[in-house]
Amino acid sequence: MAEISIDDVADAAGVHRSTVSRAFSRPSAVRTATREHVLRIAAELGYSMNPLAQALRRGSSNLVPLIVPDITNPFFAELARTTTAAAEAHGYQLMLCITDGDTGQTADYVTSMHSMFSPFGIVAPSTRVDLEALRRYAFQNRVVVIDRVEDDPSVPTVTVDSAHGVDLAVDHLFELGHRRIAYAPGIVGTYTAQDRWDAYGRAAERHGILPVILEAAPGVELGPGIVDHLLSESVRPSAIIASNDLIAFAIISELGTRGLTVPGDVSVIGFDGLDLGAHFNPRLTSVRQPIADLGRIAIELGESLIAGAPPDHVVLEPSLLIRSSTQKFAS
Amino acid sequence: MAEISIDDVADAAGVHRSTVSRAFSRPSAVRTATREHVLRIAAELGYSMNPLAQALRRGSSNLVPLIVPDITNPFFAELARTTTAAAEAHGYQLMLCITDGDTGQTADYVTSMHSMFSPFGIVAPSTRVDLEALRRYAFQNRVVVIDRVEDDPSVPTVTVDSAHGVDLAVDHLFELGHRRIAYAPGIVGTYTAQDRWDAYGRAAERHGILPVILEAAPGVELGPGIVDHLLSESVRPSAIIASNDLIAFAIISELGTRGLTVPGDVSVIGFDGLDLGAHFNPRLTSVRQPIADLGRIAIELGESLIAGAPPDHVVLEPSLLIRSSTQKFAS
DNA sequence: TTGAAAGCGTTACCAG
DNA sequence: CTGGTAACGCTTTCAA
Repeated sequence: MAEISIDDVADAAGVHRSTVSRAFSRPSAVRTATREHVLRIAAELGYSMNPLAQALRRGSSNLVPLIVPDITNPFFAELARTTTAAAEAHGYQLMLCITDGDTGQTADYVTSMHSMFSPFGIVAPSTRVDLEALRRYAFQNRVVVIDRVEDDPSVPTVTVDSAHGVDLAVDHLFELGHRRIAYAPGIVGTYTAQDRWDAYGRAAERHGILPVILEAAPGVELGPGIVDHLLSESVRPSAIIASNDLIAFAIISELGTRGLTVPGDVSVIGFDGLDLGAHFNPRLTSVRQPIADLGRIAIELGESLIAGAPPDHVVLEPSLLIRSSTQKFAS
Repeated sequence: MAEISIDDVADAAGVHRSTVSRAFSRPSAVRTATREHVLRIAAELGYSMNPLAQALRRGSSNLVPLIVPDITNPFFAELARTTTAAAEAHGYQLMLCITDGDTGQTADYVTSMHSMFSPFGIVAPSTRVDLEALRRYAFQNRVVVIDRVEDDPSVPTVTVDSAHGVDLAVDHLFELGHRRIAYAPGIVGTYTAQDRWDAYGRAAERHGILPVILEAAPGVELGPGIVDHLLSESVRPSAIIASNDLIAFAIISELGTRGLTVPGDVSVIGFDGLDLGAHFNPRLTSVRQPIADLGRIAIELGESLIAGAPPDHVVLEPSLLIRSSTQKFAS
């Protein structure tokens, strides 16, 4: 049951430690015959290198942390899935870290990066994340930020053009004849949320329609709160843009309990384009984020970061996923 | 930018490495004055122990892998969240590993446990997981299995009494007057799925009703497939028990596109009791699994495993979450 | 191409 | 209670 170490393999193969090490880590530096012999013995013994010892000695590992606030949100779950796949394809082992929206935790994870000898880390935005702290603690600034507008050009980012996404949504509803189009920001605090909000304002202005912001009263659940607000409007909006799919679900569900149907009475459009939305009732129209690209590019940005390239800022385009929760405005 | 090591602290504090080490790891073994001095210096230098080096030397770490097939399934997402919390409360750092249902990956993660010097690991069932392999590779069998009936009594398990859950569902529907109650197994292959299926058969027999199994034709999507099957029944069932919430969502959505309403035309009950179901339309009635308990107990089982206690097999009871997707049968 | 030796950051044992 | 020393499993000079 004792673990086999590099020395066991060396002994069994009749070579020195260093040769075994090279056979694995720099195969070209060892004679073919020796290498094959060593590798065969190693396989027989069921040996594989210990990544921790390796990391310790080399001063670098292949452990890449992905720090997300809430894995329970399908957006982040999907992000985790695709990023894991991308990481593996590049030879990294992704470590998923869940902060539950706690800025302190985020900072902890970032600081622990260097003790894990991580080559770089990926942070997806927490609502309240304090980027100043993040940067201060960041290991050599080797952090890639996902889906978060960044002021500091020194940290590489991949984001989705939220403003364009909102435009897509507003245009879609406008073309359907809606003129009273409300926006439900949900939980605010992230930069993207602010972005979307701003973009909504501009889009409303551009179309010459009155902006209506649907916020839940403090302390009340999002779904009911937003719908309360909606019903309190003197002229009830005929369409709502939710700042993400989960909020759209909550709104539609609450609308249902108040006897309002979607899209009959109100059109609702989400933001994220989750697969789940296709199984919602009605099937949710949504602004789709290219989540897989987000993950893949984050990994690529990390790689160029360690290669010493200047930090990039990639902006991805969202697209409109028209399903069944929006329809023509019928007065 | 050079990393501070234990020696830097030792030098700065005018003591030896070993004293610093003890100040952190076995505080009682060092004089109070010395300890406080060392700790203060360490804090000033922003020093903290390197967990990798620690693990290497000690031969054990606090890294606990949680191996799940699909983080995109809210059940596993929720499990990950609660298990992370439980792990942290016990001083462990959870490493979330996503296998995408790949048995090979599962085995890889389990084997890599010992190179991470993990005290134990937690595996949530993959559909096709080959437990024989798992056990062979398992590091000293220090693996806890979640929500999976296990034949081998040597591996500790926490499971939910699926059979009882199904009984709850069938009883509920029966009491509502339904006599033709179908079961949609969804993707089969897990032990729990089999368990639920069997329990459905027994419950049907107990109530003297005819079992109807709604399977999707091979190659067709689950929702449409199941509904196709439903509609092909000569006497259409008035209620469906889905083997999990996601499948229930898909069924309800598909029912809607075929012009059938839930619960008006068909009552549907899910299995998992996800929060998401509360925001579905209609709000999903479901058999609730105590997910947080699952995670917490998995950690506890791991701890008793390393304490050398005999492997336990904890069975948790599900409960019925009555929401709005089921109603009285009206012929 | 291979071997020898030193060292990554820590801990455990043994002296004092 | 504290210091010294060896060791965890590996990599990387440097010689041979």
